[in-house]
Amino acid sequence: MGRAPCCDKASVKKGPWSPEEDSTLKEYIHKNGTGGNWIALPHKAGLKRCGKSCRLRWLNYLRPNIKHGDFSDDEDRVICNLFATIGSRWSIIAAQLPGRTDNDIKNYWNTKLKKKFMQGLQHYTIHINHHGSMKQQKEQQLLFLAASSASASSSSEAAPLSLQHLSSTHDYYSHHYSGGGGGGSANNSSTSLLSGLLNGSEHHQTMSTSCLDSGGGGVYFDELCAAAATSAHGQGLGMESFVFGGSIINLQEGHHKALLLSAGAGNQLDQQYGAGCYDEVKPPLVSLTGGDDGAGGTNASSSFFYDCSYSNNES
DNA sequence: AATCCCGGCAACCGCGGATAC
DNA sequence: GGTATCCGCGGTTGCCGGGAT
Repeated sequence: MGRAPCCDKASVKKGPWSPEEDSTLKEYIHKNGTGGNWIALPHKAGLKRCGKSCRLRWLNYLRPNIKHGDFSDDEDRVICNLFATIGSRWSIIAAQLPGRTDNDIKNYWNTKLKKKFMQGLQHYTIHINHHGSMKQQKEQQLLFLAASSASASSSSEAAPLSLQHLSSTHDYYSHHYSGGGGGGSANNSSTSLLSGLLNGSEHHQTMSTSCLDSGGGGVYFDELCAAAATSAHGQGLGMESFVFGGSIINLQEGHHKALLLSAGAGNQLDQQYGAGCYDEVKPPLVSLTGGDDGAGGTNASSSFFYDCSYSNNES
């Protein structure tokens, strides 16, 4: 049995809302609230609209405290950071930006911020040195994915993107993203998008984001990476697992992923490894070159994600 | 001046989860 | 426990306005 339609499609109006409809809806909700039933609302309010349409109009446009207009750099950063972490969970991202709607953020990302974000990636490279079966070390230059605006600036306003928050929602993310199956699901996080961009294909792995650290120098790994980590916290972090848990999993496939967050005071990237100095450590080796963070360290107010994905192009 | 193209954005659609019965 | 209904979300569509040709 199919789902009953929420309204009579033939008798409801579609398309842009008129000012009259807006004021009717606004007045009705101000007087009566939504009544917890959007389906019934348009009839009660005297609108020839679908309940879903009313809800959308209210939430995205008419309700109080909606913020329209340009996004600030800080908002950019929050969006980039969260997108790199959780992907296109617009409602969650919107929850971090008071006054912004998920639709707004989604549109903004798709039309502007994504480009900005990708431009920022050009500023980063990773050098990967492989050992193991390959005796010769090979250096591969890779894109290092980072939030451009985030890396370009720091501001105390970044604080709301707290690691605490991300930690507290860890269960949610894990629940939704673990075991996702790399099958090209539209819901896969930025990982699939970015790896696709990098590799020119849809090939990607499961990215199960796991929060291991809620303190300064937070690090987010995929879970297998976590299992191999000697410590979730910066100083004791196992190099291999820190660098690319994904590489442990998939080294033979030459396709790896990791999600790193260097944040807060005490950036282990810098403290533990220094800028671009991993050569004394066993493979897989990674050096970060360029970029604000790998070279210069972070401070308490510049938290951002590196969501990195790379291919092993050994031939 | 007319047409085309493209980006931005509002709105729609369909699905999955939650809830009520 | 099963079914119907509602809600909310994310992806997509299509309109509109501005810039380019």
